[in-house]
Amino acid sequence: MSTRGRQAEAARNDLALLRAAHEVFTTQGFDAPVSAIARKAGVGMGSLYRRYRTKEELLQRLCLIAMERSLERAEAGLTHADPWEGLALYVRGSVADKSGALAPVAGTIEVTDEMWRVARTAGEAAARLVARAHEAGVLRNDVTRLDIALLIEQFSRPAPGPPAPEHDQAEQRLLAVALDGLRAPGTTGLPGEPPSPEWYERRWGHAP
Amino acid sequence: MSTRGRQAEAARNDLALLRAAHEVFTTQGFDAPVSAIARKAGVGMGSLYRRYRTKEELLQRLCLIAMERSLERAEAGLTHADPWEGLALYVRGSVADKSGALAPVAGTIEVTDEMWRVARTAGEAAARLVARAHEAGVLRNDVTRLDIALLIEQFSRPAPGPPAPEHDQAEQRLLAVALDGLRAPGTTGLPGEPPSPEWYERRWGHAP
DNA sequence: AGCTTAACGGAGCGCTGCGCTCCGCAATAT
DNA sequence: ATATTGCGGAGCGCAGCGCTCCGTTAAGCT
Repeated sequence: MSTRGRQAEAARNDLALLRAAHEVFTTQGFDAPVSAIARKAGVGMGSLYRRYRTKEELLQRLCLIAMERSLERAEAGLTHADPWEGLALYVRGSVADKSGALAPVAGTIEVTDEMWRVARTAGEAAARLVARAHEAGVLRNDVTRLDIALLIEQFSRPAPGPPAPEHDQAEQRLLAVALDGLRAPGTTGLPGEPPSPEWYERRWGHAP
Repeated sequence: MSTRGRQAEAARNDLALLRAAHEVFTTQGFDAPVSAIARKAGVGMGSLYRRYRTKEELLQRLCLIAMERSLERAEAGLTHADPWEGLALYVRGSVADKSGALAPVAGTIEVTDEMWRVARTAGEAAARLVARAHEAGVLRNDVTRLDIALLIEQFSRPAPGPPAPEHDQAEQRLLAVALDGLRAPGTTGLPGEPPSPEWYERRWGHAP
């Protein structure tokens, strides 16, 4: 052991569990068995269920962390001097840590007040990032912040079949294509109406 | 009844079953219950299992039909005078009938010889479509036919949550963005290596 | 009209695989 | 030496699946 004591082990277990849960849920989907998380974390079922009384509680904690990380990414993007690079970094980063993969949990788990708060804050930061790109004229103007959010979600979806490095590589190429498509002047216009905020939020369960 | 006789009903049932199976599998995934298909088709379990001895057999039939349709779409695209419009029509059409949604069946069902044959033919037609666009200079040259195939697959993935028309609309906007990205000169170059044919085919099970 | 027969719908069987509990054991603290 | 804490994992109860089987219905035949 790197550090002595049971408390230290407990702390390490907790981190390993969150890491494992993130990987398992984002690669296998939400109905992945809890035992798979325990196994990947190198931890027994007993230890898992002592920290999280239920699978839902674990998912809620995981969602919250993912949202906080997304918020950090958006703020980091705003820090960047170049509005386009700031946005691109945010999108690529969000896809890299599969931010959107936990969104379809909608209706499956109860959304806590804290989750709503962080989601709201993260959404606003992303909106500022998108607005800045729009004002700088580096992002096609017929695209909204929800289009960006759905793009991230789309590229965060768990891959079918066994995990393969080739898949991630292929996905990054497609993401690069999509990002190039976002830069285009876009005078052609996108089809249909932009996604409505009401629909977007309703997918997560009912408003607070 | 529109036509009399048991044979007529059987034929109608067969069509309804295939339609229902396509919709259920593409929107819910492959482990959707067989009973959901029977219900959507307005048919009892008995009738379903008289035509298809097993769920796998139904899936095989469905895959084959999807591949044949994809082949038709590719040939229709080649017929089109404008190389770009031909390709775009193929991509949009394939996404519309969720051609790629059945690909992740890989490893789940046994791939028949006939399926391999049709898949090969459809792949070749798509390759011609892509090559023509490349030669005409309307498709960025750092993109391969497998990138296109994976793009279609990506946009064919079943949507999370309950089916909503808004989702399809939002997806079409993202697809339009991606298509614009495909037209760009692309001198920037895509990241990583293009997907290898070996990996792509291996996902379907072992070669014939 | 009566009889035969084929196709129908759907209840339910057997089983797999899940979330979660419980308990014997090992490692620490006193 | 004893008490206590946290550990791993076997197994319980159950939900939901693929598939079968059978009573019922209705078309075809004479």
